[in-house]
Amino acid sequence: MSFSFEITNKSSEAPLARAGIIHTPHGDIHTPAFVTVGTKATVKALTVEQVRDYVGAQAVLANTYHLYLEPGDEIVAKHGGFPKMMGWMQRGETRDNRQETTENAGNDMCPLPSFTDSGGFQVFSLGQALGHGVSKIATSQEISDAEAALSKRDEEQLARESVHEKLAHIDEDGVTFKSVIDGSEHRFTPERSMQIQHNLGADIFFAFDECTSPLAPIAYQKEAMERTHRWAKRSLDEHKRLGVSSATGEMQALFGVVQGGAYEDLRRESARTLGAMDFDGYGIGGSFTKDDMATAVRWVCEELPESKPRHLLGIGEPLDMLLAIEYGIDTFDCVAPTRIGRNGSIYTLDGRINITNATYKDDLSPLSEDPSWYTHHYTKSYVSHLFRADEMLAGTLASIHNLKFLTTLVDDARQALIEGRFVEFKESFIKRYYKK
RNA sequence: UCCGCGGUAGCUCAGCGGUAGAGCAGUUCCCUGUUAAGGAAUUGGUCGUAGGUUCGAUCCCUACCCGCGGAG
Repeated sequence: MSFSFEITNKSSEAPLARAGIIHTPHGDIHTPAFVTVGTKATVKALTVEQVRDYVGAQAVLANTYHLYLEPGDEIVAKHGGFPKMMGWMQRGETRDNRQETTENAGNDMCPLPSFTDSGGFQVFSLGQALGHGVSKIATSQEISDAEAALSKRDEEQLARESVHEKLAHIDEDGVTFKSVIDGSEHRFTPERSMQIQHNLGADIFFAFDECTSPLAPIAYQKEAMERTHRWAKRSLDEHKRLGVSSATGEMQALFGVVQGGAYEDLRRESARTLGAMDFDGYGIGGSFTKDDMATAVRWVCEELPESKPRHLLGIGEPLDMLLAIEYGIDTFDCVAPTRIGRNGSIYTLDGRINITNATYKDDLSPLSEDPSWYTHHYTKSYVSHLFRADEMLAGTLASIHNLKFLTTLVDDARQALIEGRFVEFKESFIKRYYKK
């Protein structure tokens, strides 16, 4: 079965919102859907059975840069792609109940839907962001402060900034990365990213782009966006030249990545430019303002072709997701649930809590309210203890809970959308979660 | 019983004639296409007890108490 997307329901309440099904060679993704991040072909701290059965994840997204560095995309290709390598399989085909020799391990298993990111985010995270504590989301205050600082920037300031050695350097043709493992240099171009992602074998993969800093000046946002558009064309051409995946022998779906930062004219231009290209779907990447990300999402979705799926890259804050669904987003991925989970933060319907707070030391209420969730059977007190005792299970249980929370949130939003009560669902969730 | 060493934050320790610090723990916050089991802030102490010397003692002196080691 090849790749396709069908919209099954459109919302009468929200003109851009839709529910649908992404058909991949390895199964369907019911959208809107939250995609679990497994950067190095592992969802940190979790087994694939936990991801599939306890979280109920529909798809996993891995990373090109990280898998290229280790174990290397050639080795991943030998496994038949990263989903097979990590055992991201349909039920009944997991490692523990297969009866095979090690000789053909994985060869007759059917993986579940998968994505790879192109390495475009590392252009930012190992470049501008490195050592500055900048995220791709900034408040409008931070953005205007950065603009003000730009006009009175002197040489001393520039020297101070350059103290942080970047691990990514951009030019027109591509990006030179330094390995985060051993410092060795590696060259990424759109073509190279496509070749690697063909070896990684995901059902859906992304064009090589440049994720810009939200604090970069508008002139640079425009320059980077236009370069990303040229890279998008090169990505598409290389994908067509390569044909089927070298790992799976199957056709992969390529998504272009919309850029343009927080600026309406750039966002719309980027969506129109890429929308006119022959991509299978679109990622919406780059930086956003924290105060009003949804508006930027709306600009983009108003311009993109309606019939193709839209993935909002790296967004997972509950409010952001609900508004993005309202404005036409189909899929999300985000590291937040696993990362904040490993660091002791837990989503609840009443907002985020830090489970290590003293108040939870003797709180015997369940970690998860819903009795059907795996993590219902652990008390907050116990999980708090696991964190204090620095036990590995703490990160595992918190990750399962947080992933289940966000996956359920998006699943419930989908159901509400199908049943024509999306706005009510969204507002009631927000009212309780954010106390607004 | 004698000799030696040591008693400083909850713990392990630094310091030194001008009334105190570190790491960890504690408390709290942060994390949005993972360089992240990561990062940041912050609360704790009449420096074993009682005297003495000194303008001034956690620091020097004396006694006592407690711990460790050695001798007998």
